[in-house]
Amino acid sequence: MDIKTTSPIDKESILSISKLFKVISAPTRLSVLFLLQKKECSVGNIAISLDMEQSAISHQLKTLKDARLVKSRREGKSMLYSLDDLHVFSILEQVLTHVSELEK
Amino acid sequence: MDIKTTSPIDKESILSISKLFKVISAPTRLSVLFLLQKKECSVGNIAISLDMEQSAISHQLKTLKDARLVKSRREGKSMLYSLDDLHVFSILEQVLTHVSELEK
DNA sequence: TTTACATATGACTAACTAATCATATGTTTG
DNA sequence: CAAACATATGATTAGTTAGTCATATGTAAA
Repeated sequence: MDIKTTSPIDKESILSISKLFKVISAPTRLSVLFLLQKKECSVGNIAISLDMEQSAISHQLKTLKDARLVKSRREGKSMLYSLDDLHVFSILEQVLTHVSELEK
Repeated sequence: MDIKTTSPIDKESILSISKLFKVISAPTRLSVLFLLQKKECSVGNIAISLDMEQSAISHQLKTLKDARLVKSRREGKSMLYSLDDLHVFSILEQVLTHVSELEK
């Protein structure tokens, strides 16, 4: 049996996981996710909370939305964003626990 | 109360999490981790299994080792690598489940 | 101690990414 | 409708990164 055929997981799955981790590995996007954990929030408010430009936040929200990690709804002039994937968030919390234990 | 002070999580933690996710978001490194889940493995064998250059694998193993995700021991001329952080691997498996369910 | 084998390392480069800037699109109010 | 507000988008750019190549280091066998 060729050693190559013993690969424990297919390339597609690797790429899917990679894609997801890449999305949640950017500090700005992580901050947005943790912020949205507390409450639904408008683009402008996220920008203020994170002390970043509106445009930067909007770009990152698009990435998060494409990955189906957040969803949005319009309310008047604002767009309100909220978490759309609680499972991923539970993973985030797990990692947070993991990381904070390593720092001890 | 200033909205900025309500940030749900400190910058340091964000950066730690970000760092960890970055390490496990590269397809090659993910493949290595899944490969090592099965068994301890030499650099050369990993390279063959993943059909990549020895040097590329060695570089990525260094990254994984710096992040304390793998460890190594020498056996004769070979260096044998194995997982050093089973918690992170359980997270990986969780994400794999998540991803494969999304694909349904 | 030469030689071959196994891995690590440093320099380099192509590809990618996050933020910025300018501006367009969409929504409400006067 | 015009003006103000809120968000989205496209182009650009500085910074990062994964892989390659050449070579150095470490180990064992002849």
